[in-house]
Amino acid sequence: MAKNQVRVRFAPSPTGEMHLGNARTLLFAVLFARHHAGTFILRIEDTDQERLVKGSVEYILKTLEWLGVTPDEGVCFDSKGQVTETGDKGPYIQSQRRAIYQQYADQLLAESKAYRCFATKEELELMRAEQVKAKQPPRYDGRYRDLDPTEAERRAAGEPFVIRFKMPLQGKVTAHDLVYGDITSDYAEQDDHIIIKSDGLPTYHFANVIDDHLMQITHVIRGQEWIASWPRHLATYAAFGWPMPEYTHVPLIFGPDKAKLSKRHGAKTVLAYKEEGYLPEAVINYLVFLGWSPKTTQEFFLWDELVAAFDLKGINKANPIFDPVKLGFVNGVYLRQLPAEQLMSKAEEWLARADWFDRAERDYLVKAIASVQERAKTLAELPGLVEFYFNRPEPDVKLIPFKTQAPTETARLLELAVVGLKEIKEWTLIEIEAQLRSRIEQAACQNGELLWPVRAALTGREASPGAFEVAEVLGQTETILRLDEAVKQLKS
RNA sequence: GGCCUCAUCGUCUAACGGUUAGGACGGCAGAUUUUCAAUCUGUAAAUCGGGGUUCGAUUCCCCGUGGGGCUACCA
Repeated sequence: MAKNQVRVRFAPSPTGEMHLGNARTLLFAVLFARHHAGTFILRIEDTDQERLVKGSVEYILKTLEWLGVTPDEGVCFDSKGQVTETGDKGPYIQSQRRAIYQQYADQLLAESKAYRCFATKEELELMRAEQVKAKQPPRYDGRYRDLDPTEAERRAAGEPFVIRFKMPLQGKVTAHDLVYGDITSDYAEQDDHIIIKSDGLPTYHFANVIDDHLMQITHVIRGQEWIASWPRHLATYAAFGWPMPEYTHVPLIFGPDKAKLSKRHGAKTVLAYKEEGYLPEAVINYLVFLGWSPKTTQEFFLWDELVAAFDLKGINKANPIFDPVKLGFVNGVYLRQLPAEQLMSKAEEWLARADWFDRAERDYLVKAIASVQERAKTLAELPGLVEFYFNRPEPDVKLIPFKTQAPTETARLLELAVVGLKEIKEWTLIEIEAQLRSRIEQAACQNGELLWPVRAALTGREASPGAFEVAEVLGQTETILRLDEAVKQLKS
């Protein structure tokens, strides 16, 4: 492996959700790695045992899979779809790295760069309550910072404790962010945060730094919510004397109410969009433009084009708002581009749930889908759009007459249409249209007077593809049969 | 409250300090048309406010305002 190889990780917590915001961060990380022919690593940050949701790792992996992202290293699926790991810097699941964190915490303890704290949660809550009451910012007051280490060690044998990082008491740090530029913070603003919890597991602030270092991460791409705790991470690198990776904080995606996108904005997990019939290419194409711009007017990108075009410099600072309407538009564009055959196989999952699916003949289904293709915004809408091709509609005498047309007049025109359609030798779109148009001429009526009833009788719908097109797909026999039945109903 | 941070049409965004502030979604109007779409054309719509710097600020600086993030033994 080349020395300056780019190594980027995506490090979600297995809390059961993988929403669009996560996916966008993931995309930026993967795109960056691919652009630089680097390594993309998936690490699982499960240090919070309480928030752990069973099956989350599989869920995360399934989301990645749907998006077409395969980790080069770290947690992944094996050929049988079981969760496994690849790479020589593992384990890649933090709960399995306990001993590693402990070792580094011990080092800091020995160097007096960290210390044990015996304050209970209740004690700390009380402390904060008093601070707030006194109009002070709530923060750990360092009450165990100067406890004698031997005394601390003695108490540690019989008492629960946490390990806290000794933040510098004064001084400022300035660090460079590839998106936000230089950010300066004051160490005095930071309290001594916990690095090892009383359950022996590390907090994010500690585990993240240790792992990024050990896994030789070169570029950290993460959500903007981490900027505030960045000084802690910087101080940790400094305490160990480790080189720092490049940092890129990316803006957060907001919901319509301008708050961080979350569950309460609706079904926002990535896989929920899969269920609703969105194509991963469309979701990616939409998502990547949330907070990033290629600086050109190109709007639709193939994955490889995205990889080629992606540049961290194109990332914006402001937080974008998620717009489901535009996502729908993008998905529609992708759907329309697909050959009908492919559209059908992609929609199979939804189609198969329809009551008529088992008796649907393949070629017929393809033609039916082709006729409604440009009307669909999601795959899930497809079965509903083609349903009338398979289930013969009950003639609706309210719907079939054109505007205020009298039913008897409608019946007369439909009969005329049937006469014409029966004469057709070769059932093609051109023949059908020619035949019906000549009947319109014969009846000396407006197009709509004849064509609306035909279409309505054939489809039973307010909205559908055009009369000629529907007739063509239905075939001569079925078309005439449906028209005859409509006539019968109109006359009764 | 404290710290950090952000700010161009309703939304996503573009604009070496010099543009009639551009594009896309959505809106509206029109064309097409048997309906709904799709498509095409046109149109309304923005530099948060106030000070500077400058011959000239969307762009640089300061203040204000507004939004957001963090302020946990969560990430």
